[in-house]
Amino acid sequence: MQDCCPAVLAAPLRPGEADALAAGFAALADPGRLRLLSLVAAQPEVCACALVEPLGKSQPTVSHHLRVLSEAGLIESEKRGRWVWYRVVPERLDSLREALVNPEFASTGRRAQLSGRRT
Amino acid sequence: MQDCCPAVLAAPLRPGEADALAAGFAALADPGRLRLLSLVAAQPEVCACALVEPLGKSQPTVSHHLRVLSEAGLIESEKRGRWVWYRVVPERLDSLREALVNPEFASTGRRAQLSGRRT
DNA sequence: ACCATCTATCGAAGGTTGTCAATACGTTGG
DNA sequence: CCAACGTATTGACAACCTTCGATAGATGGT
Repeated sequence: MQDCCPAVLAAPLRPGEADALAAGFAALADPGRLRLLSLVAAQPEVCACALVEPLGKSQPTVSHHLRVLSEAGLIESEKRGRWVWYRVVPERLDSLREALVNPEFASTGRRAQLSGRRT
Repeated sequence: MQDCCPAVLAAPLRPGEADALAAGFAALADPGRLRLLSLVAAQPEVCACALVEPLGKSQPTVSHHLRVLSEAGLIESEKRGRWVWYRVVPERLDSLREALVNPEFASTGRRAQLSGRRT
């Protein structure tokens, strides 16, 4: 089947790691959730009550998205009295960011250049 | 409505930017696609024929995922004779990675104002 | 005890996504 | 020109996601 090339090495990213990473990126794959995360990240911590109005979504929707971000490990919450405060977990953001460094190209510097997109 | 805190500033991340970023992260939100991307990133360029077997999915499925990655700007393709070669677009990976830096979070150069810590 | 407030959960509707078999399209070799 | 091959598209289906109204649970003030 491969007459074209000498066979690619076994997948550098194993299925297990791919699952974990994909779960993280999935949490970032919604515009509302990104804006929510940016609102939380803009301050040391933010009350949930201050997130509904700027997002322009219903309160249950905001609550749902906060839960998704929380289960992805991107934010954490603390209930204080009547309100719930959220803050980012920087380590989790870092781990996802580092997964996006290009392993091979960064060091080799080899770059093929082409402008065309697929059609 | 907000008795808890003096109102958070307007969303640091605008809906338009959030849409663009979310589209990028959505392309990374699937384990198979991440492994595909890692296979492509591991070499200067890779023939599509060398991607079907290591992924363990059908050929149409692999083709579909390559298209998603391509439309997200993460990879680009070039047809050479009978085969199609894929390579990563490092700039796109960089742009997504930089969106994950914590305090700024894709801001427009606004410095992080580390206000007094609340307890 | 009662009520107002803040947050989470439930249930449902509508849209999107991942996957494959079947098939179409383009290229190479004979 | 025809057959073989690599890749993309189509059509279909199940699973999942986003969103909201209604509602439940918890907390604090009166």
